[in-house]
Amino acid sequence: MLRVFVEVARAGNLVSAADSLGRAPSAVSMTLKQLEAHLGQPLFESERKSHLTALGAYVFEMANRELAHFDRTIAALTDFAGARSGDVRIAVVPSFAATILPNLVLEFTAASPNVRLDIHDMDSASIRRELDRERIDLGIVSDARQSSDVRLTQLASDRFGVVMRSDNPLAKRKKALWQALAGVDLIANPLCERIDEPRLRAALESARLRVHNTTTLLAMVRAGLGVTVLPELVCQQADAQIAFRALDNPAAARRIDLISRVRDTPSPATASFAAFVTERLAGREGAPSEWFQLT
Amino acid sequence: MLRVFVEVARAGNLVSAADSLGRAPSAVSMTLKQLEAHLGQPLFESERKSHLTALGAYVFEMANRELAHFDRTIAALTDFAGARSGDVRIAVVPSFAATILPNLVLEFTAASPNVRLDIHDMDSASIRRELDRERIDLGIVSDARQSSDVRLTQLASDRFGVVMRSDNPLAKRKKALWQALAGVDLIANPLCERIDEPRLRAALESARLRVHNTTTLLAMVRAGLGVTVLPELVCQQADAQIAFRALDNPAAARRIDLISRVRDTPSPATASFAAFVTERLAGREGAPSEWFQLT
DNA sequence: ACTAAACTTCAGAAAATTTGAAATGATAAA
DNA sequence: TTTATCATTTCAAATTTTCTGAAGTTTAGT
Repeated sequence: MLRVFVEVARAGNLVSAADSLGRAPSAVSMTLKQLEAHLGQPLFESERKSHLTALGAYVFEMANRELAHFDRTIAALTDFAGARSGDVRIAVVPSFAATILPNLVLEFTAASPNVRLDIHDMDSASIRRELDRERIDLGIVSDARQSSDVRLTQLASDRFGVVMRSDNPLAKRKKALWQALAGVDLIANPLCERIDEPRLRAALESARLRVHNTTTLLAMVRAGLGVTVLPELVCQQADAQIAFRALDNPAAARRIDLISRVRDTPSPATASFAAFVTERLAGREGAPSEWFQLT
Repeated sequence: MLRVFVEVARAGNLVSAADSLGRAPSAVSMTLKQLEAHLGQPLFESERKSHLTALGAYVFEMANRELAHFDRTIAALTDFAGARSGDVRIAVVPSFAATILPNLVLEFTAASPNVRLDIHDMDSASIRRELDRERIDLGIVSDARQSSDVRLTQLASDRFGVVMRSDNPLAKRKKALWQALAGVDLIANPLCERIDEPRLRAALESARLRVHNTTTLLAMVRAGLGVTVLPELVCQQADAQIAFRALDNPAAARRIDLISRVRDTPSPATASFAAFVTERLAGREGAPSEWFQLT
């Protein structure tokens, strides 16, 4: 009704208003009459629909404002529903956040400029906890445990390898051998301790140094205190002084997974980002069955 | 659609929402389905309509805001149309503004607290000009001239009478006689010069003082410089030192008229105030035909 | 697994909107 | 003033939309 009135008032006559509304003039005339009946007062001075009454001018102004407001609201709803706007809260494991994520985010935000991504760095356990508390919508974690209230999608396999200073003799070979670990100073770290491989186990037994923090760990390696075993992504943050050689036969890897709550439907923007990340990374590396299983 | 959705979301189930909407559950179900089809995403987590999806929560918030905004707009429109709100710009001749108008305004604003009255004092000629320029909606003037583009309603007849100091011997009588004007010092003024009565004409001929401003004029009378002839309303602003005695046989009066533009429909609030003033003052004094005609 | 309640689906009914034709009214030209 | 033209309204029929009640599904609770 307001839309019809506004169009007639703008056009100044009923016929061209009817035309641009895609209705017959009689339909427009009737709608207008109905509106006047609701208000109990005429909206136009004469039967020829130029010149508004004082009431008409007031309604014109208010209706214009209202229609614009309404259209903005509907646009916001459809944008949100179509994943063209909205907020996505994501927590990501630092190695992934520093290496693979930036390019993904760059590409995603270019395609969806009105979706806001809220990205936090934290360790896998914290991510899992934040997800349960509904403080984030998505998590990217390593070695997630299957659970009934979490949806889990593998994004990548992150191969373990030996990390050494570039001038180490082992760096001359393209691949590292498990047995080579027996003859070096191995620095233990929590990430590699989950690998169930006898030769690594034995080497870790005799390790004299154990470092938790990755930056410190790499600094130790850089200082020539020994070598360590880490997933590839973790080392990609390091400089040229550090060399990584993948362990093979059998290969070992940790999984990088995207996790979300199964309990509630994600917002369209969240679903869109999840789908984007999954699609972008699916099948980029070998299937998990090829790899050595972690405990 | 939004209204139906909001009601279901608020109620938490479809049946009671349908009840409070006055619709059958099937109608509500279908409308909801339609909205979800428009958005392309579900609004509720499960078929049982508790728990909203992220999209549902967003739509609920936006729809609530939008509906409230819409309802406010519609209320503003119907209030304006029903003369319960709006602005009325009125210009009034000073004597009327100071005497009769205040009580009218008091009563009107009590009944229509959201109508804003914009009242200006000015002389009749200015009022007429302001009305033509659409700077005011209504005017209350004295002795308005009939005109094709002005609607004119008589509000009152304002009787002329002799104005004197209370201790003047003429004040002892209830009425003043035209012939009494011959034997006094008469102060001329523009208002009384429009009266076409021979005895007044003669008295004005021999007047030695002529004063335009009413306040000054009354000060002269108070000082005992003479008497004058004025409409009753003009004197009502004066104190007890001033006495007014109506001239009779024939009586003389000026008309007080409400004027408005015939060209355009007044706003409902303007029409309401005009009707109120007219109704309140209609027939309060003798018909104009009884009175002496002014030139 | 069963029951009861909530919701959906469907076809027909009701309500609303829209249309085209004819009538009315207003404006401009003769 | 009359006439012609164009805009608007009115009206009944047609169309579209919305609603209802009955029957069928699904879900949650026992």
